[in-house]
Amino acid sequence: MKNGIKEVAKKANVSTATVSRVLNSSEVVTEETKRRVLAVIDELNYMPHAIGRALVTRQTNLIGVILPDVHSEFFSELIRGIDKAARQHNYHIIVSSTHSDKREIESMLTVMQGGRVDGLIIMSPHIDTEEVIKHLSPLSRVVFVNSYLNGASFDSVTIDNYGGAYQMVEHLIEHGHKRIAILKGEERNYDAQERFRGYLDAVKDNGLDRIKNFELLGDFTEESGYDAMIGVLRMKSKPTAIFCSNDSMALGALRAMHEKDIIVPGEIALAGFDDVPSARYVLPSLTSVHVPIFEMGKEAVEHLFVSLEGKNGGEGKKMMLPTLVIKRESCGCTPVAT
Amino acid sequence: MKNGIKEVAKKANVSTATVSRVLNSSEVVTEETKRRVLAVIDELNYMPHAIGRALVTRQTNLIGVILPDVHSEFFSELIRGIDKAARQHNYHIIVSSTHSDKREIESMLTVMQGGRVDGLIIMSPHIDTEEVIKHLSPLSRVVFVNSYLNGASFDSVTIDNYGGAYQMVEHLIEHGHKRIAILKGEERNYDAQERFRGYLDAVKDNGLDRIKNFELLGDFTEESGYDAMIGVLRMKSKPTAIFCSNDSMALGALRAMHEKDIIVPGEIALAGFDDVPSARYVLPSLTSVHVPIFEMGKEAVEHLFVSLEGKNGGEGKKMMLPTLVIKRESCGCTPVAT
DNA sequence: CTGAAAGCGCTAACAA
DNA sequence: TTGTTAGCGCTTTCAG
Repeated sequence: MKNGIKEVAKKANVSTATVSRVLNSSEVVTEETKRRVLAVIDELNYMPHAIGRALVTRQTNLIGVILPDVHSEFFSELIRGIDKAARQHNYHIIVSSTHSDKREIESMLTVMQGGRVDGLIIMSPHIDTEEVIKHLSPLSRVVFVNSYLNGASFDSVTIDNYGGAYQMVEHLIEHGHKRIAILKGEERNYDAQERFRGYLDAVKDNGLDRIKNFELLGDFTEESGYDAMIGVLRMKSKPTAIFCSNDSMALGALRAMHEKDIIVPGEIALAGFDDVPSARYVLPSLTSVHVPIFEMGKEAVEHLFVSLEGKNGGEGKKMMLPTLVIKRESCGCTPVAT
Repeated sequence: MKNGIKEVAKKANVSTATVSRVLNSSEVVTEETKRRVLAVIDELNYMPHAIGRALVTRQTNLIGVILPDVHSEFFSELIRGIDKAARQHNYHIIVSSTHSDKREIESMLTVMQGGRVDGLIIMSPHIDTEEVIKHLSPLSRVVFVNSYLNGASFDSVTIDNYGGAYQMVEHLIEHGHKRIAILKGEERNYDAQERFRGYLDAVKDNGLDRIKNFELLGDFTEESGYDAMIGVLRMKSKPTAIFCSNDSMALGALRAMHEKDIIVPGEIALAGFDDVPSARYVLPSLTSVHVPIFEMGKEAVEHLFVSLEGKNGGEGKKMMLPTLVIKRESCGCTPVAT
């Protein structure tokens, strides 16, 4: 037994147009007919067919989200931020967690086109985004999130990776450290680049020497942090503080130091980036840079809706969300609990 | 300048029907015309309008995913598993991370209906799922994931919470522990219940006394683990081992023990559940139960597609994925690295 | 093998 | 205030 707008119309003795008007709460319908229609809708348990509607209104109430392979905390927070804001506008989200692979992103882009979504939120932290951008010229309803845009004229929301790193390194310097190492992330990763840039400038601006030996390469995993730290501990002249470009690497580094009986922060101080939930529960608790991921997702959606409502021409409004240094035990601010 | 199937048809000197045939790789089209049409499609950069197509085929190639507020690791792994499998079938996913709130889930259900999605994957680990179930009678294309179904006739995929807990507790017993405490999760959470049940049975089956004092209540957060552990450490006669219902609580408990100078596992052994990435990097590394979340997502999708292809009547096929005890330092298996 | 035409379920002019 | 009608972009009989 079918159950469309026609059935409702017939049973309520009105035309489908009127049912439609009731559905879209048009003001012109009589209270009387409206009540009658609503009664039938309720009785038949009718629910408008989203696809039929979308075809004519040219609006799907769906926004697409294309993400690379980010760490779980980032992923879930971002999705939740996006979803929450989207729901507030009565939208749903289609997510695709593609790999960072350029070709995959491109294929997602085309697939998501074709009227499937009203807008797109893309995160593409790998440096080869430029290629991708070309492929989405026709669809101006896009907001980039934490991506390398290289001046391209798209709306974007990012977090202040540079500033967070800068402040954190400066904080380490305030503790008296002069030999500060950094555990970098992958070269082609935008976050990693920015955080490294912040480190570099903080070191320079504070008159410290840049020590190339102290610029270690990692890949944002615990394992790479562990491995890099083992290397550091073999150096004849060690750093007195380590700034890790993310918390995962910091955890790995911490483990390595524990195993080698290095006292943190006594012998070597440590700081991370991201402020993951477990940061405050390891020992010593991890000083880190808090990153407003949820808010970034939320803001991305709000930007998108400005475009969707045509208030702007999508002429590339940029927004940068502040990061915040969270001082705990591993940098030496708080005595280590015991 | 528009760019629909009509434009392609005109430019290729065929009817829209033929273009459609080419698009759907119908066998009947001549090689010659097919090439001509494809050329025009390419030239015009044409991409079929998904909504128009969905309206007639009654198929959206979208599956809805409704999740509660789970921890980030679980969330991202599950989504990735689902997304990966869905992509393989050329589907996309609409995700909604509602609260565990019953009413919210219901509203999501109705919203996702209406032709928007071809099927639904729902996770509803709170015990009041039964109510929810009633509201989705018309839509048989549903697979539940890690949910409390109470015998309801839906397809479902779960992980072996019970078995994992049972084996872990038994492992602790093998280490000689006779006084094993458990940090439970929320009462109404299905995972928490099953893990508790596993604990209880393992204790009983091995002839140990059930000590009600040792059954502590938490809520799966680090904080609750910390707080509960502080309580434990105040007991006059303490347990010699703690089984935490998840790793977050185990991390909190570990921190509490460190602060109070309790040696783990020397004085008190510790085990968690979930095997989050950082489990192997804390000190001592955390013995935990590995949970195949990605696979669960993947399996859920495969089950769904069996239903979608009408091979079964959705008569409630259940699948349970095995969990695996990962032995590390915190239970006493491996000497603590140092 | 190809084309004409009839919709899929809904909304939006335009009339009445 | 309500109904009639013409599509939205595509697929799919049914003829040819």
